[in-house]
Amino acid sequence: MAKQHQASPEARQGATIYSVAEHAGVSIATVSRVLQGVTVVSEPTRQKVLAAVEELGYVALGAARSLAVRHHEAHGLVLPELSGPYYAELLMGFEARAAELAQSVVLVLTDSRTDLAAAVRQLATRVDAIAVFGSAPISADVVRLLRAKKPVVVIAGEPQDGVEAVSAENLESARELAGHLLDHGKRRALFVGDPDSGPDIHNRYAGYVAAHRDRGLDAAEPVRVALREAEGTAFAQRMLAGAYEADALMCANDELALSIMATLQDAGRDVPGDVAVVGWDDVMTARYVRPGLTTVRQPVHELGALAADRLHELVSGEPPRSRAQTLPTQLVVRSSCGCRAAT
Amino acid sequence: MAKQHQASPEARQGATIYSVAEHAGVSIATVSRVLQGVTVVSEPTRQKVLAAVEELGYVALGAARSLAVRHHEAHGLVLPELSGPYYAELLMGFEARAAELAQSVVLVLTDSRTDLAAAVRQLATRVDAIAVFGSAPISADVVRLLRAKKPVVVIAGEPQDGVEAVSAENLESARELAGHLLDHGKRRALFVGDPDSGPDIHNRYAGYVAAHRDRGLDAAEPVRVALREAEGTAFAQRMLAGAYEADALMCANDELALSIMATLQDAGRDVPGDVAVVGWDDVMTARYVRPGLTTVRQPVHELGALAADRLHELVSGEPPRSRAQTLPTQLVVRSSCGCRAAT
DNA sequence: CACCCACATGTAAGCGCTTACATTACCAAG
DNA sequence: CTTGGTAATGTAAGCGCTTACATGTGGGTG
Repeated sequence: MAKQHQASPEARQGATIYSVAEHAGVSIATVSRVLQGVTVVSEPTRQKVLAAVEELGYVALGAARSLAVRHHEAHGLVLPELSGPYYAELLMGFEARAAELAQSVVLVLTDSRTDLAAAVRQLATRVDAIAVFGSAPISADVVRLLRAKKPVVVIAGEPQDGVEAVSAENLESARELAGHLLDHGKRRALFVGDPDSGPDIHNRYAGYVAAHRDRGLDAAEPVRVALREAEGTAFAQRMLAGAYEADALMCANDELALSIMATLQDAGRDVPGDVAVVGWDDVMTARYVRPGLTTVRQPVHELGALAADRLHELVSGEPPRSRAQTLPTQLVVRSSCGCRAAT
Repeated sequence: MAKQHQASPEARQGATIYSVAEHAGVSIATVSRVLQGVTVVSEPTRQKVLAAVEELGYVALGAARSLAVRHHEAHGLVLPELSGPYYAELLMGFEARAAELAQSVVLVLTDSRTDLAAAVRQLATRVDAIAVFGSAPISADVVRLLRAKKPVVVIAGEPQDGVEAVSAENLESARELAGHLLDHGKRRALFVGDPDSGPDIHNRYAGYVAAHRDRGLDAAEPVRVALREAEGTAFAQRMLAGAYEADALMCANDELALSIMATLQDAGRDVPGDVAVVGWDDVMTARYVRPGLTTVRQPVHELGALAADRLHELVSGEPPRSRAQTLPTQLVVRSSCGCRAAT
């Protein structure tokens, strides 16, 4: 076999463990041992090998190692997209933790794909485990992956049979936030956002309903709009045109809240006087607008880290947990709710 | 060799091309051909194979393919971090284009690493080529990678010998923006941000200087602060304390501009009356604050896509371009500069 | 001084794919 | 009925690593 490896070490991508071994006058096993640093190698030999590596500019071929050790040493992460701070922060948390665990991260963004199923299948091919954001439209494929025995964890999604879930708390914080609005005397509070766009939004609406029930009030039906800036603007315009009557808007996320608030203000409405507006996520903009946006901060970074963690443990053979892990969130009161807070 | 592959197909991760072949009653070559879809296979055989794949839940082992075809079919991307829309957008552009080119993307965030050099070396092990953001502190290693013959492109950095560069235009737009400020009659304009934090910032300052020279004015020394929110706040406070006198602030990016503007306004200063503030990047917040922030929009998404593109072509054997490719930027005039624009 | 044991290193068998080349089956032409 | 060509499939040689096992080398012991 060795014959093939005696090709010129100068060739593009040419240095292999064979050329390094030859150059250092040792066997490939020794080179591998030096590079992995797991078995002891005598210091002189070590130095010879390191010198040869340096000299030849040797870069190991990860695929060969993966094949031999039967691990990719990589985690996959499937996210819808990265606009807005939420997913970006999640990714940062995931990447940081994965780095600590010596795992590479392979990223797939679903919004840029035409054939999502193929993309996920392809991803499964090169990672040991996959974290999928809950609202990504791929449940069927996740199941297929499962069958094919790759550990999967769902972030902010519903735990399924054999699929772990990690998420941030939604229901109680939403109940608290909605209660806060009601305690400001608001009686025509509307929930803006589609509860069906994911289990997290679903729970936020559930919290909104619960807060009403707590006070013996009736909760209105949600205004089902997508969680995007443009949709917020459109909704606000419909509201200005008289389509909705409300003295408070509990928006499913900050993006929605901010665009609605801006549109309302531009039309001369007083926020929070005429109508209070609150959001969810605590994006950077939330503290720059006037009035400051009351919202809920999620431990997004930690959520990403947790996902990476769980993936790693599943890969290490730990059994999946049947219950979802939930991280606590935090109500951030500024003044768009009607409070006279500092900001 | 085949002996080893006859292990139970039920085993975790167990299905291999061997078990599929056996199950379908064909050779592994045929399975491979069906899966790659490159050579013709008779329809009945094809169906048998596909059925076996489905039945066994076969997921190919990417590493084995990579080893055989001698390509990782993956691009690496090295970014500082992802807070703020800039890097996130860049990443989205990169990922989208990479997806079109059927390349996976492996992400490395430098801010989360303690040993960057190791991280990059490790990355080189599993991708065909690497795009590095210019300000990432790794020039020495990039060079080493080069020696090891992995194509590298630098994003928003200086082109080096054998390393391609792609970036957005900075100098001319900065000259235009600074000129705009001066044409508003501002005569004590300060550049806030450290020109040494990267070639792009360097060029923005150069444009600022050029605009002054164009009008026969003297440009002030830059106020060297890092491009982060906290630094902006700190600077604004020093300014309020009288450490600086200025009627216009040209900030190196929006994050800086926004935090400065907010701090100044909270202290009762009129923007742009007392002092005009402009930024760079056109982040989402820029259009929500009042006055709307005048800034410069970069084609960040396209920049990411371009990097992915170039990487792919370099991998395909195209020779590196010696000149950097530069994408045009666009001045976005709102009202923080002194204009009475709509927003 | 023979013997046993660490210790350092080498040998070689895979890991699961792709693909060049060989083989087979079948049919048309001579 | 041979011959040659083509289409479909099989055979087997790698791809570059890791690692179990084998081998060699020097001391301590008894």
